[in-house]
Amino acid sequence: MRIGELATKTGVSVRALRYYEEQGLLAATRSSGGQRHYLDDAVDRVYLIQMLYAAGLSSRTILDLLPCVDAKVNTPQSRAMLRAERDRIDRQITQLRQARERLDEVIALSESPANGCTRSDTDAARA
Amino acid sequence: MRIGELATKTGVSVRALRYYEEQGLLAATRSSGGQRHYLDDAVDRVYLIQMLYAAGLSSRTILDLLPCVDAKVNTPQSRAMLRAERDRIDRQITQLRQARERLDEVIALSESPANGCTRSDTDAARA
DNA sequence: CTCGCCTCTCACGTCAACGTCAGGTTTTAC
DNA sequence: GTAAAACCTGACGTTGACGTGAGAGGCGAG
Repeated sequence: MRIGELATKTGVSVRALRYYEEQGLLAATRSSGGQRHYLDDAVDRVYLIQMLYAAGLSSRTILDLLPCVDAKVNTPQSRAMLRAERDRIDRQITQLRQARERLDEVIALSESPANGCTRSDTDAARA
Repeated sequence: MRIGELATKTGVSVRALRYYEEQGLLAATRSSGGQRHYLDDAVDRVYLIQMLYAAGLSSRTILDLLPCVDAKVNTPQSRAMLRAERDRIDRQITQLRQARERLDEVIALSESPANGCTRSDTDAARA
């Protein structure tokens, strides 16, 4: 498939796909006219890349991790890297949970009837 | 206290503190010579700001939320905003957990004895 | 009073992951 | 064969949360 189709299938922009290739994250063959062609599994690869981006990893880190995910590389170093990133994500989740708890406290306070919240207020906000 | 002390106490740079003030997140009184002075509770305020930044909120969103946290504002709109941000954090946590699971799978594979991992490899990586 | 450190206000630099526009080529549909 | 749609390669723009000087002024110790 060509880049436009991959873009619509994955919901990622054409520009982003070209950027992924530039970063070495996504390979493509070229037609005689120079257009990129992708295999079907490129869709999953793009999803994976997006997932890792969403987890706060940088292009560089993803580039380092992908060979491990592809199971092409399996060294003590690569496993250490994998664990390091997993731990980083764990710490980030912990931070997010703390922020969430803090927000929940504020929400509980602001919604407690003792604090000026009327039934109609709540209902209006829900609408 | 002055800005340098607040910076060392919170671990945040002086530049960042000035930026927070510029964004309306952190108030300070001024000495006759124009220097910023902070009360002790500014430390907690900075921690809170940092927590919300870490949760992926923008300066603008934090600016909107702080009056709610201070319980100075309590409208249906403000409560809706609080819930919206909490839900956004929840979704982000979910995404992070998915990424973490994915990484865990890869780690499990790379560490399975069937995949070329020897005991010494693991021990070396742990050191 | 002066030395040294802290602080002040501009104001430009940075970095990542793209967005966007320009100008030209390839592919597809008819 | 031709027009439209999709694609190509640069290359500059964007955004947020600061970093990093430059040059000038404030402030406590001796």
